[in-house]
Amino acid sequence: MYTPAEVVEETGFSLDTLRYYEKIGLLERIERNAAGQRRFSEEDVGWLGMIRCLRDTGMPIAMLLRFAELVRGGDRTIPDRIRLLEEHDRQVQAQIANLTERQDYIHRKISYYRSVL
Amino acid sequence: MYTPAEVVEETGFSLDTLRYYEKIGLLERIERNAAGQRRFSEEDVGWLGMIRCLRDTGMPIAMLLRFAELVRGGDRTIPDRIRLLEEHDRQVQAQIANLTERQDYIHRKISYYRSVL
DNA sequence: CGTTGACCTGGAGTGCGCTCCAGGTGAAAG
DNA sequence: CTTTCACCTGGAGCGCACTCCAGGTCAACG
Repeated sequence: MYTPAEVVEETGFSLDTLRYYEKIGLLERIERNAAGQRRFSEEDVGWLGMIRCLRDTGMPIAMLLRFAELVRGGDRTIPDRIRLLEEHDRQVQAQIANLTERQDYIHRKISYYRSVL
Repeated sequence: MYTPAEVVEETGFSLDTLRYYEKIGLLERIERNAAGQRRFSEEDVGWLGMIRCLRDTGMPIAMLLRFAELVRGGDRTIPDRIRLLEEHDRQVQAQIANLTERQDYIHRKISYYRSVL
């Protein structure tokens, strides 16, 4: 069991963000101690790692919510999860391709600037 | 000289975005015809291409404004422009590296899901 | 036991980057 | 000439993803 502060440390999400994610249903109702304070399970932290990965690759919250529902839906949703991740993977691939192309333009611009110095 | 509609077509920015960019000073006061309608020069369109590139690689508007000021500052600002673009290039590189790493995680997740089917 | 500090809730506020709207003027096609 | 359409302005509104705040409750350390 992890305290909120530990999870903040571990995942890099702010405490407010963790609460927000719980509020919108991205995290399932987190366990509480007697005083009502959150205690995150190993599994919660793992799921937050997945969220971190998908958010950092630009997946919108709305799609994460769909993914979360699939995960809650049990093993029979695994084909759908694969489809969702593959779709996202294509997005990521496109982002990388786009960045690489644009970077080329930037490099050419820098070269040009160097050439006129 | 390009009409607003032509520039929209050419650059992919919406008309509202073009007006917004002019308002905040990212585009210098665009020329007008007798009726007060914008007529964009070749140079404006070229500059919009640069903006497209930098925006699409995640440069915030605030940094674009700094870059725009340098461009207006004339040739003596070229070393500063190079520095700014190099800094941005590092950001882009970091984004690509990050995406590539995260993509790996996604691939492993997909493989895992496939393995339990 | 007291004090400090982590944590709680509901709800308002923020920053970014547009996007939309109302109400109007001039351009351009038939 | 008329009608339609592109364009104009200033300003309000929006969507996303948080982030902050007030006002409070418990925990944990010395």
